[in-house]
Amino acid sequence: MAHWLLKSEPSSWSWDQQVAAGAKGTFWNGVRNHSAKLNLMAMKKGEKGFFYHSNEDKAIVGIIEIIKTYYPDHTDETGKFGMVDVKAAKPLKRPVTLAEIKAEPRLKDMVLVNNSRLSVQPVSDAEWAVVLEMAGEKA
DNA sequence: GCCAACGTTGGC
DNA sequence: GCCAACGTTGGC
Repeated sequence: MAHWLLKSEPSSWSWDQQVAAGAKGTFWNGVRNHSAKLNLMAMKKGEKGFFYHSNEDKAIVGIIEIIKTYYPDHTDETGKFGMVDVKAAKPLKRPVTLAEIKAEPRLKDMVLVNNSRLSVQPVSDAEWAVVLEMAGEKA
Protein backbone atom coordinates (compact mmCIF):
# COMPACT_ATOMS: atom_id res chain seq x y z
CA MET A 1 0.00 0.00 0.00
CA ALA A 2 1.23 3.42 -0.91
CA HIS A 3 1.33 6.27 1.54
CA TRP A 4 0.74 9.96 0.90
CA LEU A 5 1.07 13.42 2.32
CA LEU A 6 -1.56 16.10 1.81
CA LYS A 7 -0.83 19.71 2.57
CA SER A 8 -3.30 22.33 3.64
CA GLU A 9 -3.12 25.78 5.12
CA PRO A 10 -4.97 25.62 8.44
CA SER A 11 -6.63 28.94 7.63
CA SER A 12 -8.36 27.41 4.61
CA TRP A 13 -8.82 23.79 5.72
CA SER A 14 -7.52 22.52 9.04
CA TRP A 15 -7.14 19.16 10.72
CA ASP A 16 -9.86 20.17 13.20
CA GLN A 17 -12.25 20.73 10.32
CA GLN A 18 -11.27 17.37 8.85
CA VAL A 19 -12.00 15.67 12.18
CA ALA A 20 -15.30 17.52 12.42
CA ALA A 21 -16.27 16.17 9.00
CA GLY A 22 -16.32 12.73 10.62
CA ALA A 23 -16.42 9.28 9.06
CA LYS A 24 -18.18 10.37 5.89
CA GLY A 25 -15.20 12.60 5.14
CA THR A 26 -14.92 15.37 2.60
CA PHE A 27 -13.59 15.93 -0.88
CA TRP A 28 -10.05 17.19 -1.24
CA ASN A 29 -10.49 19.79 -3.94
CA GLY A 30 -8.45 22.67 -5.25
CA VAL A 31 -5.46 20.81 -6.65
CA ARG A 32 -4.32 22.70 -9.76
CA ASN A 33 -0.95 21.13 -10.36
CA HIS A 34 -0.24 18.23 -12.65
CA SER A 35 2.25 16.46 -10.41
CA ALA A 36 -0.20 16.62 -7.55
CA LYS A 37 -2.96 15.43 -9.87
CA LEU A 38 -0.94 12.36 -10.85
CA ASN A 39 -0.52 11.51 -7.19
CA LEU A 40 -4.24 11.92 -6.57
CA MET A 41 -4.97 9.59 -9.48
CA ALA A 42 -2.66 6.95 -8.03
CA MET A 43 -4.47 6.84 -4.69
CA LYS A 44 -6.51 3.79 -3.81
CA LYS A 45 -9.37 3.44 -1.40
CA GLY A 46 -8.14 2.57 2.08
CA GLU A 47 -4.67 4.04 1.67
CA LYS A 48 -3.38 6.37 4.35
CA GLY A 49 -1.80 9.77 4.17
CA PHE A 50 -0.32 12.35 6.49
CA PHE A 51 -2.19 15.60 6.98
CA TYR A 52 0.31 18.46 6.95
CA HIS A 53 -0.37 22.03 8.07
CA SER A 54 1.62 24.48 5.98
CA ASN A 55 2.51 28.07 6.91
CA GLU A 56 1.29 28.56 10.48
CA ASP A 57 2.03 25.13 11.89
CA LYS A 58 4.48 23.54 9.49
CA ALA A 59 3.81 20.16 11.03
CA ILE A 60 2.25 16.79 10.30
CA VAL A 61 -0.71 16.63 12.64
CA GLY A 62 -2.78 13.62 11.71
CA ILE A 63 -3.50 10.68 9.45
CA ILE A 64 -6.23 10.60 6.84
CA GLU A 65 -7.63 7.70 4.87
CA ILE A 66 -8.66 7.73 1.22
CA ILE A 67 -12.35 6.81 1.05
CA LYS A 68 -13.08 7.60 -2.60
CA THR A 69 -10.73 7.51 -5.56
CA TYR A 70 -10.14 10.22 -8.17
CA TYR A 71 -13.13 11.93 -9.73
CA PRO A 72 -13.67 15.33 -11.38
CA ASP A 73 -13.32 18.43 -9.24
CA HIS A 74 -16.53 20.39 -9.74
CA THR A 75 -14.77 23.57 -8.61
CA ASP A 76 -12.35 23.37 -11.55
CA GLU A 77 -13.92 25.28 -14.41
CA THR A 78 -11.32 23.98 -16.88
CA GLY A 79 -12.35 20.38 -16.24
CA LYS A 80 -8.75 19.25 -16.13
CA PHE A 81 -8.39 18.44 -12.48
CA GLY A 82 -10.00 16.11 -10.03
CA MET A 83 -10.01 15.17 -6.39
CA VAL A 84 -10.43 12.32 -3.94
CA ASP A 85 -12.47 11.97 -0.76
CA VAL A 86 -10.66 11.61 2.54
CA LYS A 87 -11.63 11.17 6.18
CA ALA A 88 -9.65 11.76 9.36
CA ALA A 89 -8.30 8.39 10.55
CA LYS A 90 -6.50 9.42 13.72
CA PRO A 91 -4.50 12.33 15.15
CA LEU A 92 -0.82 11.85 15.85
CA LYS A 93 0.12 11.55 19.52
CA ARG A 94 2.21 14.61 18.94
CA PRO A 95 2.78 16.66 15.77
CA VAL A 96 5.98 16.15 13.82
CA THR A 97 7.31 19.51 12.72
CA LEU A 98 9.06 20.42 9.52
CA ALA A 99 12.15 21.37 11.52
CA GLU A 100 12.26 17.88 13.05
CA ILE A 101 11.81 16.29 9.66
CA LYS A 102 14.65 18.34 8.21
CA ALA A 103 16.86 17.38 11.14
CA GLU A 104 16.25 13.65 10.65
CA PRO A 105 18.83 12.11 8.27
CA ARG A 106 16.52 9.23 7.36
CA LEU A 107 14.02 11.76 5.96
CA LYS A 108 16.43 13.78 3.86
CA ASP A 109 14.87 12.47 0.64
CA MET A 110 11.29 13.23 1.61
CA VAL A 111 9.43 15.21 -1.02
CA LEU A 112 8.38 17.60 1.74
CA VAL A 113 12.04 18.52 2.20
CA ASN A 114 13.05 18.62 -1.47
CA ASN A 115 9.95 19.97 -3.18
CA SER A 116 8.06 21.73 -0.47
CA ARG A 117 5.64 23.34 -2.88
CA LEU A 118 4.05 20.13 -4.10
CA SER A 119 0.71 19.88 -2.35
CA VAL A 120 0.07 16.15 -2.77
CA GLN A 121 3.11 13.97 -2.26
CA PRO A 122 4.01 10.28 -2.09
CA VAL A 123 5.66 9.05 1.12
CA SER A 124 7.81 5.91 1.07
CA ASP A 125 7.13 3.06 3.49
CA ALA A 126 10.40 3.79 5.28
CA GLU A 127 9.60 7.49 5.63
CA TRP A 128 6.12 6.65 6.85
CA ALA A 129 7.55 4.45 9.61
CA VAL A 130 10.13 7.04 10.67
CA VAL A 131 7.54 9.81 10.98
CA LEU A 132 5.25 7.56 13.02
CA GLU A 133 8.17 6.74 15.29
CA MET A 134 8.91 10.44 15.73
CA ALA A 135 5.26 11.06 16.59
CA GLY A 136 5.44 8.50 19.36
CA GLU A 137 3.25 6.02 17.52
CA LYS A 138 3.86 2.33 17.29
CA ALA A 139 4.95 1.51 13.77
C1' DG B 1 7.96 25.03 -29.48
C1' DC B 2 10.94 28.13 -26.83
C1' DC B 3 11.64 31.08 -23.22
C1' DA B 4 10.96 35.38 -20.62
C1' DA B 5 7.70 37.36 -17.56
C1' DC B 6 4.60 36.84 -14.20
C1' DG B 7 1.93 34.87 -10.23
C1' DT B 8 1.68 31.81 -6.37
C1' DT B 9 3.31 29.07 -2.69
C1' DG B 10 5.39 28.54 1.49
C1' DG B 11 9.54 28.72 4.50
C1' DC B 12 12.03 31.96 7.03
C1' DG C 1 6.89 40.94 5.06
C1' DC C 2 10.41 39.15 2.11
C1' DC C 3 12.07 36.35 -1.28
C1' DA C 4 13.38 31.90 -3.55
C1' DA C 5 11.51 28.20 -6.13
C1' DC C 6 8.49 26.60 -9.13
C1' DG C 7 4.60 26.37 -12.48
C1' DT C 8 2.01 28.68 -15.91
C1' DT C 9 1.15 31.97 -19.43
C1' DG C 10 1.72 34.25 -23.59
C1' DG C 11 4.50 36.52 -27.20
C1' DC C 12 7.34 35.42 -30.82
